[in-house]
Amino acid sequence: MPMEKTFQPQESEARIYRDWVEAGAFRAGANASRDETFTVMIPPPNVTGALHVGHAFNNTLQDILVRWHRMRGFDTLWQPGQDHAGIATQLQVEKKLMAEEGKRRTDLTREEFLEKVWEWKGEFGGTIVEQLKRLGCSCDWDRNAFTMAGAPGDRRTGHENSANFHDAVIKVFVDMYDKGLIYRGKRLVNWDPHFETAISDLEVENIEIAGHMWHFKYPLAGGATYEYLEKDEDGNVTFREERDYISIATTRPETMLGDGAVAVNPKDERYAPIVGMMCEIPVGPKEHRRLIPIIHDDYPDPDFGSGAVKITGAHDFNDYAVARRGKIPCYRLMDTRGQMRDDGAPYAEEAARAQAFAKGAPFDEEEIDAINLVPDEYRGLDRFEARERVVADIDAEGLMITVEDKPIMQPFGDRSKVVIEPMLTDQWFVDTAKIVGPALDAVRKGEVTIMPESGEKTYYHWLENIEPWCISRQLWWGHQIPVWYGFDLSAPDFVDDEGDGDLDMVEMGRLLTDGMVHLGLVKHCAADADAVTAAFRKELEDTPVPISAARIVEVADRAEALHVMAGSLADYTTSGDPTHLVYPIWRDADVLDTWFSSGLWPIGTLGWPEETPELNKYHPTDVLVTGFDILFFWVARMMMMQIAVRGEVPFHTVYLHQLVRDEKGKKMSKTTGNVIDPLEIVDEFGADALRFTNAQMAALGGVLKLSKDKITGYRNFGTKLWNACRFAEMNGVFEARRLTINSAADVTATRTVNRWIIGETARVREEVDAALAAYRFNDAANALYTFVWGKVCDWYVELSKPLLLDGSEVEQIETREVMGWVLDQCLIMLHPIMPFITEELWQLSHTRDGMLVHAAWPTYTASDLADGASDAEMGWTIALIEGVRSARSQMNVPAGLQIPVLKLDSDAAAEMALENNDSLIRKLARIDSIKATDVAPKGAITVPVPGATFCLPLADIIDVEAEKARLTKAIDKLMKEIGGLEGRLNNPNFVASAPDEVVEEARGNLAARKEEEAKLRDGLARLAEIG
RNA sequence: GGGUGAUUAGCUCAGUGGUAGAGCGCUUCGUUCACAUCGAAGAUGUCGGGAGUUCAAAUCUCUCAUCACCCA
Repeated sequence: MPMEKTFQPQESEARIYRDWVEAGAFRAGANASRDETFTVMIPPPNVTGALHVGHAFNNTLQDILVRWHRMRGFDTLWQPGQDHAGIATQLQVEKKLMAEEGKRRTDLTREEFLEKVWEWKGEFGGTIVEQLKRLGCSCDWDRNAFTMAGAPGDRRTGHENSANFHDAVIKVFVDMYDKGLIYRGKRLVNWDPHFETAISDLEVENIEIAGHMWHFKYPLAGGATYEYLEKDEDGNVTFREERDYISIATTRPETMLGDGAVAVNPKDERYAPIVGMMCEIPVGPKEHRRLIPIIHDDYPDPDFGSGAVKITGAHDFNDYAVARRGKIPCYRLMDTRGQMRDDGAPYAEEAARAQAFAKGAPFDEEEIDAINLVPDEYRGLDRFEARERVVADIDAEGLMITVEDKPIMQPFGDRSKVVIEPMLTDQWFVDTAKIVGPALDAVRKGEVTIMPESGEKTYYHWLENIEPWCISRQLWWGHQIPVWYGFDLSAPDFVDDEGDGDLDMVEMGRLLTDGMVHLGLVKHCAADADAVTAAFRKELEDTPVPISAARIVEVADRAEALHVMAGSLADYTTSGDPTHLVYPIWRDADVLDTWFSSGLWPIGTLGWPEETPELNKYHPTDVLVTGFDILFFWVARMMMMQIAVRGEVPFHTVYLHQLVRDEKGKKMSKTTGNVIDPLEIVDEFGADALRFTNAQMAALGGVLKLSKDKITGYRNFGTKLWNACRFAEMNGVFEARRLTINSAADVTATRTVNRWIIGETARVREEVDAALAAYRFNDAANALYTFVWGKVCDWYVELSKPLLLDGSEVEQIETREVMGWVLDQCLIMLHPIMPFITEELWQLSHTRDGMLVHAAWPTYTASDLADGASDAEMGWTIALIEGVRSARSQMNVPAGLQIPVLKLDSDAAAEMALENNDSLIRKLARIDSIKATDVAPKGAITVPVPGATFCLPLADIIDVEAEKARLTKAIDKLMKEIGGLEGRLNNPNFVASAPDEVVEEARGNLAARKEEEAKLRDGLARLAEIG
């Protein structure tokens, strides 16, 4: 059955992909013929995700590498999987719950909600997997992994064979906790008031919005005054004023309530007189105004605003750093929803406590955090409403200096779209400073290469200034932190008066009445409830009888624990039965940041902590292909964690790429409406066109701009290849014997054109391998494009026509065989980039033993297969054909007209080339005869080639002036080149200093240009004869 | 403000010291039996400006300008 005119991706791709999967073509180790492994870990897409152009790009590159290595016989694994995307998934399920049942998450128990999440995962979590398959990704899908695999409630749908990630994550947490690498602490984090959780920097988008900068007066305490001076560069006083205040600028006036100090730069002379004095926060009840110190710190920029900065350590990252340096208390003003706090004692009382600290009373973090400095009238207000009230109140009092309209950068939650609040909260942290060293060294020593190189600089810069990593999230969906809390019964409130190791009823009673609510906490970290119970049991051994024998029970939270313990103690005081005593413990409610689990991706997917055969075989992996934007969030963390946990780097190469943008270089976004859906592209143009475009864009470090024009172009390239095969089919190539050509001895072809294309194929093989080995996907794609279209389709197919159609039987057989071989090589080398069309052509074009996906990648070299004489002869032949075509076209010789050609002179090589390729030249240049002559006819068109001169005797139909102009133009161009070459060669320094081959090349070029110039001048002279 | 990178044909971009390239677009011609998702031919450049190193600079150094991204 004759081939269709074009490849039909819509009807073929699904079938071809199914065949690959059914044959197990993508399984780890499939087609392996050597011991070396090649492993790629997919950057796990979000389980809620849908394929976007970035995924398509990223996975195309991985698939190219994987398919290339698999064809070369490496033991290859491309490990797929998804991450559980805590906040995104929880949001999806919450939306669904609201839409379908009208319920909020909190209307359900945590267990009930998680059941809904697992249900959702089973139903929708496979979306992106199916989309990656449409792209042709050759992942080992049987191994599909999931970062929540093995967690409570896992139904194992979509990740049936995934390693137990939950166990791995918990084990790492416990190990790191035991090693002191993880701690709980109060630090400033990005807080999302909508989701009421900490979020990572990655989930924050800084957007410039129209804002305001308010300038307020903070009056000096006790009505003190000072002389405020401003000076110019020369020290001349330009402004002088007696002031009883310091001017403070802020974009967020509501945070003033939590100010702990005012800071000025030590170099700022204007405020030197008042440093050490106190000033008043101009808001809140007049009689309870708080006073805060004016301090020195390097942070304030004297040239920005007034030069004085209010320090609100609990609500600003810069202020927090200043507060830590200056031991300034950080007062938290808001609750988890971003509303002004409504807890604690009345303002007057709280302000008084704070005032004591400002005057130097000792304090600890917990005490400070308990203080609510929001004045009574602002309590419970939304933060933005509070801002308006604060501004209005200060203005009313006459303490507002001015307000300017100003664009300000504001952080927004990428999913919640609400303003992110820096918030001082209790969170879990990885002490990154302790594990960052080896991750830095691995790159410094070259054990891990980051491409492009600029990525290494960024990596160093970030890791050398690394901050503690906040790993807790206040969510339900995720790995729950394996830490349990209990009351600290060794605390001072819980004393045994007699010291007899026994609690009497009086002591018990005291505990019940006032001791318990103030009890501190102890905590233990362990992989499971049994281990943690044992840890608490050990702790209880030191407490007085009968508490030391209490039964340990797990409860939901601290409140329930209080209740249970109080009940148990009350029971004991009446019954005196010690067996009724219980010691409640409760688990930390937070879950781990999704990145904590994806940080274990390389070993977790391979079965760690078990020493599986896969782990030993495929780890460390080879290449990580990922976006620049997650170098810190993921790559660096994988480095730190794999090294910390297993003592191995996770990969030897990191290939970083940019964001895929639209054709104008803009980020794609739904609001801009410039989003290109890769699946629509696949539907319209086929996966291969998108993949080739991706490869062609992938210059190292390059900006990625995707346009439909480009994709169309590469779809056309596929069609071109298709039609070259169709031509082959029509000429008996499909039925011809398939050659095996690996070495010079295998080249039995005798015709120049066949010998030439074999050498060209070897050249491009080397080029493609070198490009892919250097991760220069664009070079590989361009080399193949130029070869397949420019050499094979434009020249070889055309040049083969005279042989296939009119040649001798020997010539026909030889040409069919060589063409079959060349096309096979094209299919093999294009397969990693364009797997579908090449596999289809592979199956159509010959009876094969196996599929192309497992075909052997060639290893021949140009030095094996190329033949210098054939190359030279074909080069000459092509030059002649082009020369004649160009002359014809420029002289407006009708395209269909067969014309005679005269040979004026020729050397031996040219003579032989002409003889060997006579029929090809005549066909392709539309020549009816080539005859030798001594004297050119007047007015003939001159066509110079190396070693020979031809002319077209067309005096009757050409425009003499046009031919003169053509020759003159060509001569001018040559003269320019000759001038440059002579200039260099006449410079003794050039000849002396430049490498010999460069000098030789220049000499050769000069000779060739001069020869051509002479021929053109002869032609011009002949024209002059006829005027 | 700090960092990183970019500036090459009308457009999008390759090009790590040795004669400036590709694709798209444009102009002219062409439906000869693989392909009009095609073929043939052609036009288009002070390689952002300036200075330096070198026999030789788009490429290395410095500087200025403009732009982009990341971090504050």
